[in-house]
Amino acid sequence: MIEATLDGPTQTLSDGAFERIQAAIVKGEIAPGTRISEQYLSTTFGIGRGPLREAIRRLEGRRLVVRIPHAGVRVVSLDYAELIELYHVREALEGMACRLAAQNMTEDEIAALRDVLAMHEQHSGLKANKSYYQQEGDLDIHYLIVQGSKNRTLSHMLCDELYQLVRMYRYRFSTTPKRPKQAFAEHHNIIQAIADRDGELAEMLMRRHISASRRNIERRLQEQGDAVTSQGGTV
Amino acid sequence: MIEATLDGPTQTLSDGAFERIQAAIVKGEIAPGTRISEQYLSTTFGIGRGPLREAIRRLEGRRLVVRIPHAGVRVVSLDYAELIELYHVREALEGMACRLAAQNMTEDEIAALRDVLAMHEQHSGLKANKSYYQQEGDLDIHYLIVQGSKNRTLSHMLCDELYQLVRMYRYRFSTTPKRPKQAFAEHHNIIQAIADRDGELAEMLMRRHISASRRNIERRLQEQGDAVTSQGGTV
DNA sequence: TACTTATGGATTGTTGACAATCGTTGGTAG
DNA sequence: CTACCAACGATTGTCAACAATCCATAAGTA
Repeated sequence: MIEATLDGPTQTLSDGAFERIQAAIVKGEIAPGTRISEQYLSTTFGIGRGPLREAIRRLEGRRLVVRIPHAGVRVVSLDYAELIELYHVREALEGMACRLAAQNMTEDEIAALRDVLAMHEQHSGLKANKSYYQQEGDLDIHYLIVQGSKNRTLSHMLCDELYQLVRMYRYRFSTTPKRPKQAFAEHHNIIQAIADRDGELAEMLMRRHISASRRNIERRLQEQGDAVTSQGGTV
Repeated sequence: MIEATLDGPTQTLSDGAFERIQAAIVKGEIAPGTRISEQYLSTTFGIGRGPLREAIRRLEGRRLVVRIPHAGVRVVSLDYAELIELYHVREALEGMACRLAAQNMTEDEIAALRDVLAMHEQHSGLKANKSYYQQEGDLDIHYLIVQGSKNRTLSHMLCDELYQLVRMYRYRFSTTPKRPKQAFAEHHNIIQAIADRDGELAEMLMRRHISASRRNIERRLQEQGDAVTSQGGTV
């Protein structure tokens, strides 16, 4: 299930394991709620338990795994409420990021932002509903904006911590009918506000954008039951 | 410098060391920028390097230490810009916390909030300018509000991650003349807005409160030079 | 004198073995 | 048949020794 390749010039075994496991969790290769034994990971990666445990402690810090002393660690499993919580935090953080981006992005960076949006428009035109809003590509714009805020603390909290959790549960709420087109329009307006250096407006638009996204998920989850989590086995 | 007592029924040595070192850093017992050797901590605490390294990896995740592979870890040392960054993030996060608190706090919790404020008023009356705004006590109100948001993700990011860094650098900008009285009034209005269940207003007031606090620091740092950091020795 | 290059020391990275703890299974008494 | 208790197995927590890496010092050469 997990490839055993700690590829390339990975600084230290612990760092390599950290990245590898994180990727596996975020991609869903290890289902939420599954218990992961040190033995298993140790033999899978072919490294000792020492570096492995260090990696796990870092994952614990990022809330990707939950640890119970003397009883092992499980991949985190968010319930409905916690998933919604994530979007409230995103709203606050990305709103601020947008405000700062309008203030701090260079013209070149804004141009790059427009390019990505145009690319998404084409891509979205081809595949209609699907794949634009949910796939890696979607977050690209958000990534660029956060990066443009020039606030490293903000970038870390968003890109390194929050987005991982968001991605974990992203694939489950694929496309609601016309949300992609909507989202595209919203992205367009946000970028325009940034280009106009109107931080206040940019923040407001971004907050509405994410708020809409949240309500969208709330609606869908209300319909199709509650089962967000899949408490599960051991690996 | 660091007491060697890992007190009480601490679940695991690693957890104990984590808390102990974190406290030492936040309190300033270990100056920012100092390099900390595993050997030193290991003998100081009387624990092996294994659990110690796990603790360090967690501290790394919280950005309290910075690690360079094969070269050791240093206590983080924020420069001027990064310190300001912290306050921008606080503004966004605590603003949202306030909005949610107005929505989710119970009447009892709001009453408790008022009690703390009243207590601060007395205390502030006695010692005039000093000690109210900078000491532990100040953050109490913020803590309670964040807690009242009932958003665990938010609480974690604020209380467990951000506040530690804020506290590290808090003592340096002791009291500016009449800021405490100002801060007290702001706290009062914020709590009133929460009691009125006016989330929008509560958020705005909190954002202005933190924004004012930030500008206050900016002003003082502009005056008294730039030296926020004290790149330093080894322990 | 200035620059490069070995070499020694110290520190971090990693491993495998040992100890402590927990969950479970099997047995026994009520 | 159920409930409680004890011993076993498995997994996590911890330690001490070994290997790899970096930094500083000092020697050697242009």
